[in-house]
Amino acid sequence: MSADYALAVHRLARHIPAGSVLTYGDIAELLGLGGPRQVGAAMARSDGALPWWRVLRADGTLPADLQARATPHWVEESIPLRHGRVRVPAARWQPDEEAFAILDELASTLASPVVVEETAPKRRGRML
DNA sequence: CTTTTGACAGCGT
DNA sequence: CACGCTGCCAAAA
Repeated sequence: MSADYALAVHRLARHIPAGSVLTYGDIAELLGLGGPRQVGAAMARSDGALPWWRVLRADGTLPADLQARATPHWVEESIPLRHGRVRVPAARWQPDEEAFAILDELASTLASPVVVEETAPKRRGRML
């Protein structure tokens, strides 16, 4: 994963409004590049200066240690929970047109640099 | 170059 | 609802 990919993930994460969340897969799809694991790798390298607790697994959980630190934030932001984990369907951020434009712009900064052959966007049987 | 690894996802049991 | 397996993809070993 390139450094700019990680940067894009981090920047995108900062656009998630308080009270909402996105899954790793969502972010990968919004960026139009990489997959859930790539996003996870990028998050692992984040400096903590971003709302990392709003980026979670598709099932609304996070690795144990992180989840413990995230819960207070979830409560603070009134993110819908159930059985201690986030109810993703209810909490998932739905970007409005304005936000969408920004994210799209953000994504374009990635897939552009000297694209030699980025013809076949990797599909991985998941849609939003 | 091959193998292992990891802030993942989906499906079956 | 909780595990366990399998598929995935790129980076690191």
